[in-house]
Amino acid sequence: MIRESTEKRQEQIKKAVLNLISEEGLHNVSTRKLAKKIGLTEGAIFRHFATKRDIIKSIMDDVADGLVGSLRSIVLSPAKSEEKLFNYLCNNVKYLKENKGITILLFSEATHLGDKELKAKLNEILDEQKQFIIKIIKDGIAEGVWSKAVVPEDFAMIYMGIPITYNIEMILNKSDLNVDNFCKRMNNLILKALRK
Amino acid sequence: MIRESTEKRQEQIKKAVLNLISEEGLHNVSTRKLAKKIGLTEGAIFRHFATKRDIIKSIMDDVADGLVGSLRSIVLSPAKSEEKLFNYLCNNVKYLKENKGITILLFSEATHLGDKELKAKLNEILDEQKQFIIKIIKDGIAEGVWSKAVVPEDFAMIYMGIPITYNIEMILNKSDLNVDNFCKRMNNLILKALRK
DNA sequence: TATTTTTGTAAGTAAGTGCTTACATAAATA
DNA sequence: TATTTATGTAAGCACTTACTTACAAAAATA
Repeated sequence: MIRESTEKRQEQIKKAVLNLISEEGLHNVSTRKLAKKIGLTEGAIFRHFATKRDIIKSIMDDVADGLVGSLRSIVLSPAKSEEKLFNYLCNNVKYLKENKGITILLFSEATHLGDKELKAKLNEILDEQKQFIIKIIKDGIAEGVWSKAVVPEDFAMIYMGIPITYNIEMILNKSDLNVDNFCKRMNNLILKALRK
Repeated sequence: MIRESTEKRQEQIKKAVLNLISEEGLHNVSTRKLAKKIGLTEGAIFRHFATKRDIIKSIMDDVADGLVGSLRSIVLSPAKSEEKLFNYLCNNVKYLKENKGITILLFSEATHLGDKELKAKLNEILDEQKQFIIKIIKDGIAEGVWSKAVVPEDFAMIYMGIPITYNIEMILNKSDLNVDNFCKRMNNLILKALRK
């Protein structure tokens, strides 16, 4: 009977959620299977999280801190606009690759429309990302790098779809797409839409 | 006690699945709630479909016939490449708008990785769509309308993300995006990436 | 009209769900 | 060392799940 701190167990539990999703699908994420995967009893799970929903919420908070945080630092970096746009995409895609289960989890929970708090949290995460992209584009246009005819909001929408598309390809594991190669190709194409 | 044909009941059941998803979320789609929604008992549901999985599969078949079929006819139409591309996008987006629950259902079921048949079916649907787009682009390049520098496969990937992005915006009902307006804006932007 | 077929109900099943309770014991603290 | 606190277990709670069974009755067919 090995005992660990609540902090450590919480990390284990959240990791197990994402692993279970990407390995066996969302419908296999039950507190029972979660406990088994870690090597604990169900009671122990509820020692470290009050409810299952709290586990999901905590994972969402991690995304907001981890992914959104690193994207923010890219936006605020002193790099050129073109470079920022590329780094942003790569960073986003890499995060989704390293945290396979996250997309499914986020959108599935969002469709539990009853839970307005989780839905608001997801909205916040997506909206912040969109605003980052809009800022990069606006800066680029102001610097004279990109065409004034581009509507930053529209571009942001298309851009946001790229990591999601990548994720879908991954889920259906058609091919284990190389991240760097994927980013380069997508970036190369999308840059053309910004040309003067 | 009103009696209806199996055909009619099957349609009702499938419609109820999509309605339940878009109104109350995927986790509310149980055979019990399905029956209640239609005004039947659970036993009656299983009179018309052998298993719940069969309901999902039948919906997927409908998508393959309905959406993919109409997209095919656009690709094979005698219109100009630019026009085809626009019609394709609009058609796709409209279908998702009119069948709100479908995206969630498809991808959620795809994550039930155990079910290889359903996963294969989804793969087939997505792959066929992608091939359609690739064909439109290749034709356009061959006709000399678009740049030879464009990689059709890469363009198809970005393009496929647009309807999905639209759907996500809808699910999170940020705003009830006008379809025609949305299509025009997205098409306008994406066309720039194809310019010579 | 008599019989068969189709569509329905009511009441169950076993298995799974999130979560709780009563109790044990390792580790930290006094 | 004695006591408290944190982390664990085993068993069971009420409820939901997909699905079944035994039976009724409407509709189609003979």
